[in-house]
Amino acid sequence: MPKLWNETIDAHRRAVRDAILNSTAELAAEHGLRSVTMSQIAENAGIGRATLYKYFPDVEAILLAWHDRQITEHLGQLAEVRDQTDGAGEQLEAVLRAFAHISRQSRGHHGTELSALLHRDERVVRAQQQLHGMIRDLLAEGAQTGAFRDDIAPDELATYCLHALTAAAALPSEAAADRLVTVTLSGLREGHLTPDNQSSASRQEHHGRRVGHSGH
Amino acid sequence: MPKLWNETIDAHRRAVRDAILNSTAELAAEHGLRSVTMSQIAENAGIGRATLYKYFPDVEAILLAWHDRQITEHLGQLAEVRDQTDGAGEQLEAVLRAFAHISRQSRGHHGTELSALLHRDERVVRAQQQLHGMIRDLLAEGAQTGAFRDDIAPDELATYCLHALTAAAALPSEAAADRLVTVTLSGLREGHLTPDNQSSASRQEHHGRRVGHSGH
DNA sequence: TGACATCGTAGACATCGTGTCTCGTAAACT
DNA sequence: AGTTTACGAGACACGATGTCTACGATGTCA
Repeated sequence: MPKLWNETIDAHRRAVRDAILNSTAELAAEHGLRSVTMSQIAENAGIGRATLYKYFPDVEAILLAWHDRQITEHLGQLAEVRDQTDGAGEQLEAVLRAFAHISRQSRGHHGTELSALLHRDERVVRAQQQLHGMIRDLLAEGAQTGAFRDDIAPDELATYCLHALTAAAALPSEAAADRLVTVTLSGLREGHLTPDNQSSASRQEHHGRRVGHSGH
Repeated sequence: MPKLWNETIDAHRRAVRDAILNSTAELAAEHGLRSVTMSQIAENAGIGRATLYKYFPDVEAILLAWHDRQITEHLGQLAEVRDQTDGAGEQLEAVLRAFAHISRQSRGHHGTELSALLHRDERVVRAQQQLHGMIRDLLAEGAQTGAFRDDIAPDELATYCLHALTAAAALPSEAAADRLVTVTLSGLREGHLTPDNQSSASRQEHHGRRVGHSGH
């Protein structure tokens, strides 16, 4: 396993870096954040301990780098989803739905909150603001066309959206996550039940009242 | 400072225990979770290191105990708020509003998410379920009287509520937190704009459209 | 009041993770 | 082929850990 020399030398470094990040995430998920150690990471990644120090100065930095990778990845996915849709309202719904599903898949590490507490880093804040900005802009645009409420600043509504949808991580099924998006979108339309808003929320699969799991 | 001997011996132990928890929370908030050490805690709490080991086996346990204390405290406050109100709809709104304000005050440690990642402990899950259960029951009761939507299980709606309101921690003002509660409640009433629902959400202070801060 | 249990403290101890360094080896670049 | 770059192993001092002992101070009970 220690032999993962690939093509160019630069590609190799990236491969090792990724292996480090993956190993760290694995260990953190397995034994908790506080117990992750440089020695463990090195061993798990199949590299020497001294080598590890040539990539990262400490565990903190590795966790930050891992978080950065997650955020960048997700931001790219969400931007792609947005650009493949037309109309602010539709775009927002598509993005929020994608975000909910990402939150669900990322059960456990809670991308944001994690490093925010781990060590409030400026980069983390800025990364989160990118996502926040994307949602905010869509909300502002949608408010002008009447798709969303305009009695509350898009800024605050974006915060509401992102937090509400992290609930997806605690939900048991994809269908439940979809319903969560519906509920969240409801909060964005108070007093704006326009005739054509059946396009999104109401086009849900029809369930005979009271769906979803009741126990944990 | 090392002399905090009070009344009975049992009261003393509780005082020391609290001092330990407070010191730990302080250190964690200051230098991040991973850097908190038993030595630091002992010094900060004004007790000997060996003494600390007679209260808690490791940092992990202290953080868990601290989390337990927070949850219990907040649960009590919320139950009190609930019992001082009448009617499921009003009760829910009161509890959610209180929860939003607690979340705001607890900026930083994110009661739940914290230990959930720190080390997923069964006690943490159960504590959170108590709060979840309180909200769920109020939602179920309110759904019967028509105050809330009944097309989605109260269980899922409760998850939505709790996550959405943690957004309060990121909001800049109490007024913004109030608006957040309004938006969140909107999500619970989709398709249920009964004639008398002006009692809660609509009795907000009247702001001339577009309120709240736009920058962070 | 005196005997005793309990608590806190300081110090010692082996163990482990850390961060840094050197040296020898092997692969990639030019 | 010669140079650059990366890796691994071992060594090192240092700090944190978890445990233990001995000793002083305090609360409890006869």
